[in-house]
Amino acid sequence: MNAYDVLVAAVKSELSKALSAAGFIGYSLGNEVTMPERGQCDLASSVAFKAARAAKKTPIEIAAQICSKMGKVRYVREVKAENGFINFYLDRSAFSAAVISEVLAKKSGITTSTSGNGEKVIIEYPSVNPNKPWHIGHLRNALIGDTVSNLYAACGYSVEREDYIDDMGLQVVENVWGVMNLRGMPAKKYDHWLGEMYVEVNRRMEDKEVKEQIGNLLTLIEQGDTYEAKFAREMAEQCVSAQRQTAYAYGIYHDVLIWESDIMRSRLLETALGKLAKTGVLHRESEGDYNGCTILDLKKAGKLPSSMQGLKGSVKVLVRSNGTAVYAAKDIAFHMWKFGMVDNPFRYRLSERQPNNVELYMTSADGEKREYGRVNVAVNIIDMKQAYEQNVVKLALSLAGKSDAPESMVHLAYNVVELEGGAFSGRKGTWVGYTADDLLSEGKARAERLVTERLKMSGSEKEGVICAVALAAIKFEMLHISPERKIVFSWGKALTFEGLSGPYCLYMHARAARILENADAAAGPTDCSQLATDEEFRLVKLIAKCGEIVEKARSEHRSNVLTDYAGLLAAAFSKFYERYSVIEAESEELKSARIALVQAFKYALGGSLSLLGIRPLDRM
RNA sequence: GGGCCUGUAGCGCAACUUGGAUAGCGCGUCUGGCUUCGGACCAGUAGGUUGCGGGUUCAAAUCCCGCCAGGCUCACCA
Repeated sequence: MNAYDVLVAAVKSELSKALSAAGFIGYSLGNEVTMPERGQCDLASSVAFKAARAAKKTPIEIAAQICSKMGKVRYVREVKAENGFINFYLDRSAFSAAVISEVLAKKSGITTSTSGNGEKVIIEYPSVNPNKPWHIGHLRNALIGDTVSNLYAACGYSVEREDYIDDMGLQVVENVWGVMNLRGMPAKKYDHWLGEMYVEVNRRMEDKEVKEQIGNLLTLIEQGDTYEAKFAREMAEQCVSAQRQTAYAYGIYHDVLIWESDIMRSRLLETALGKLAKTGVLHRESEGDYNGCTILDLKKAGKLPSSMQGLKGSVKVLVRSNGTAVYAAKDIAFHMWKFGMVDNPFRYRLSERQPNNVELYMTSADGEKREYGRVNVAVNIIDMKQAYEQNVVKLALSLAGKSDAPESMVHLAYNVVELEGGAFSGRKGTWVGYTADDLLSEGKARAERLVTERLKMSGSEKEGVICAVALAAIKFEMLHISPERKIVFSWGKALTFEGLSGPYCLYMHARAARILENADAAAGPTDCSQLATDEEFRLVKLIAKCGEIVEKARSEHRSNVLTDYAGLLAAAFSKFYERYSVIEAESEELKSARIALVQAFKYALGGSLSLLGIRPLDRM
């Protein structure tokens, strides 16, 4: 427990006693004690309003009554009843000293919370089809996935970062036809080259003969052991390899890639459907609209969640009449694997060692056995359009015996990134000029102009700063918007360098770094009782809340909780910075106390930015 | 038709899951501030019937009901 947790727990406990002493029994204080963002006090409780109702007295009377029964609480200087609220005023020097010394000792503002208890969680992102480059919508997915993974790891979970590669869909097959029949050698980055070819193939599909050839190709590829299937896998691997260059440029990494062709090859699908069949909800139709199909009979599934009601005929086809499986069926099988409901049938081989020095493995026809999956929690970063499919999977898992599937399988549904003209189309190629690679080059170009006019730096250091600033701008912008909200893309919005933005946070971090550099004082024994001003204490309170914020962002799967916090923290520092001097403080004691505060701030902001995938800078 | 998401200042967003004090923040507007630890900054100003209408409550942007507008979804596509 950190100082903040200790404080809140102590306040609740004392408040609880005071309530009993005043004759109020049975009031839960779950969310009744908060540290308000604004307002005069440091902690507040509104429990008197609830008690007043039962007692048929005014909240003002009750608050005063409770207040009079309050005993002494550590870090609390004064308790006052105001407007029916019970307000707590902290002993600034004691609380500041506790918070700052704690952060400096840990050398981290981030909680070492163990709420996860080493529980295993698998996080899936961004699962882009291996036939085109990432566009900015895919990037949103990847950035959310990276941050959510970081958050789980920070909260003590054991995290597996996984990417699903659908190398058997029609999209890939169309490209196989293109590579076999159209131009020869790739003239640019392979994923871009394939993506543009895909647009071309789609134009040619209006030709009946081409369409037929592609249909035949699909059949050959689905057979699994054909020349065409191997060709498709090789092409897809080359594309994934190019896409990973984009991922690395953005600092996105994974532990394992799961290939759909391996799900098929390993007969995981048959195992999974067999398991589902035992429940009696799986049905092979011999007449009607679904003659020859294997269906999931939702009428037999008991009461359906509201999100699953109103679909055609209460039936979900899992296996088509031609014997091939639909996407949802593969996903059901895959999730049975994730949760360890079936034996691990995969073999893996090393794909590469990533720039962050973590080995990346992928499923493969041959290779070694490795332990992935068998997790307690699975988080899927998937477009909200797929909510229905995700619910089908959840339902199937529940029916197959995973009764906690609705909780342990999390669909982190995010909304699309669109252009002003509308959604991206892979087929029409509206993504051209709006790939993740394009965004980063444009960001770097703009950052370079800014950096060049501000400070003199040498080649490689300058390059590093330009890249970091561009990434900070892009990531902060994408992550500060609630996932369920649509983003309409514009260059200006995506690449903001001013106001509450990624670069603003970096800038405050760099300012703090420069103070510490100039202060040259090794932080000796520090008397934080010197820190009493509003600006200083506001910073202390924000630093204190860091752990709570990280836990909240994780449990709600909302990256914007973290960006908001980082922004508030940076702004609070800026105000402190404007108003007070550290190096030229009025006394040596004050100076060393402020140095400690700046150092604690730097840890808290740097830690928050790192969780957002933004590398903090000491100079920029 | 069923389901999901969105609607908050000129623009972009936060707060809604867990009701609480004067609905915050950024951009833009207007007015100021560098002899200063880095101005990618700060201080101040103007701008709101939180889509509409009911209800619950001491208290509603938040919860409930009914509308309106926009988007998505309900495939033998993935």
